[in-house]
Amino acid sequence: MSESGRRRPRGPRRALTENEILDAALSLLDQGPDAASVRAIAARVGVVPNAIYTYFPDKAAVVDALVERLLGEVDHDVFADRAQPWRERVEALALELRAKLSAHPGAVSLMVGSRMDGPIAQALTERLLQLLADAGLDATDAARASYLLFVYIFGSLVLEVADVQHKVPLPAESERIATRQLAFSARPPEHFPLSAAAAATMAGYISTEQYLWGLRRILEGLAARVATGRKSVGSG
Amino acid sequence: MSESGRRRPRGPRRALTENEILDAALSLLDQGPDAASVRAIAARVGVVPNAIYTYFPDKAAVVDALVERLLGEVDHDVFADRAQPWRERVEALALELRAKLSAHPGAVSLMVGSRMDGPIAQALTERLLQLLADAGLDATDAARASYLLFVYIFGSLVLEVADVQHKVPLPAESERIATRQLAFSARPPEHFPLSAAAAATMAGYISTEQYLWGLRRILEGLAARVATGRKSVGSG
DNA sequence: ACATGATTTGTACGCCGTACAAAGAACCGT
DNA sequence: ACGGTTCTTTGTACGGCGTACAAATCATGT
Repeated sequence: MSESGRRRPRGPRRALTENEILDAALSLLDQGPDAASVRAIAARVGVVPNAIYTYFPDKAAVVDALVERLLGEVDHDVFADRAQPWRERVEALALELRAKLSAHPGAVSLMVGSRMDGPIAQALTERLLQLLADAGLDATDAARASYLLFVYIFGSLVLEVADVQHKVPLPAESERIATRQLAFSARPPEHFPLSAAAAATMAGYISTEQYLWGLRRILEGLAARVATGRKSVGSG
Repeated sequence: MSESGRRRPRGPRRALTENEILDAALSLLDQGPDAASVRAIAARVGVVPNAIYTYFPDKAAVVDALVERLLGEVDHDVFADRAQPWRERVEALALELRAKLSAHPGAVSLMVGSRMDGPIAQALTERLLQLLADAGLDATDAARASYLLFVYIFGSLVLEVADVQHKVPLPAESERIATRQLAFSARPPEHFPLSAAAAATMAGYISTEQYLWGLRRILEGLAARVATGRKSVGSG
């Protein structure tokens, strides 16, 4: 509506769109977190580096837009059904976020230090708050819980991509677990008996199974908050 | 012991020690996450940049050593007392880690993407596993729980330093909360009613209070695991 | 005394983000 | 039709980065 309303500005037609730039950045990111330099992006879309600065004020803006775009790919339907139990809805959201974001490990690295407060991120927050309100949490607890979940989901992702560091493409989960198993076994058992004994479990740190295990402990802790009500539990 | 055993190598006496380099890096980091360049570190300790590479193979090694050093500053005594309730011990550990690490926000940024698997990190893991075993968790659950706690603690720190981004020195907690309050209030309430209503709570996201609230929910979830035992709860 | 081997330095390469001015292209009023 | 205006794109350049390489320096073992 406002699109068709304003007429074309004076200068020459723009050679690109913001989206083409983000496309280029995203595909470059899949070959390493540092691969998405302004110069590389520009080369990919066929312009000289400075041309990018007509579309974005600086590189940080490109990153911010990219993060928004990735968050925009999250399918809200998977957790929108209010007839479902709230825990399953949170699990669905957590899995969806992990699936969409860990598909681009390099982008996750960029998210660290990005503000993540664009409109899409806000909308996602709002949805999560709604979900937690549905669960029976009061407004304060819902806000606190949403941040807790955000920390868990985001923290898991960051540690996951840190684990594979620059290696691309992302190895299969089974392969990563095997690699970690080797690393943990190399620890001296005389100094770290518990670590050695738990090696098999710890090797599975980076796994969907562990991700869900931790999430379920959190949901358990939140459920206690729902059942008994805020006032009667004194630890907040 | 092995120190006095080996004699001095041939060349000239080294002008610095690894620790001096790390000192320089750490103090530089306190004026921004990108301030600790190899060149800046070298200038700080009074050598030409390349000299650093006699002490560390590359910059990543400097970062790894720095992370180890920071983790080494964690006071194990605050959670070592096995007579204390295990939850309080975990809280003490979490607070100690947060205190020691958020004292150097720039360093936290560097930790992202570092392996954090040096001997000191391993020792810390071992201690945490011991703590969770004391709590009554079996070996598998203890391993899983330790990673869950690690994700939470580390994720909180990462988001905390991302919030203040480059601003140094770190503003006081109350000041940061006030700033966030303003930002949240600016969100359009017609689109995000729950966010708007929860603005006050959400402004306190980055706070010791929120940090402990989330931690306590996690501990609550873990406690259920202790009380009923692993076999009788089916969600693992 | 001299050869040996580690340390430090000088210089250089190829990246990075981006500032600045000039050139080119599409629109406007005349 | 045309010159002026305004926007985009380009060329060039700066200061920074990590670090590779060879030369110089220096304390040691022989």
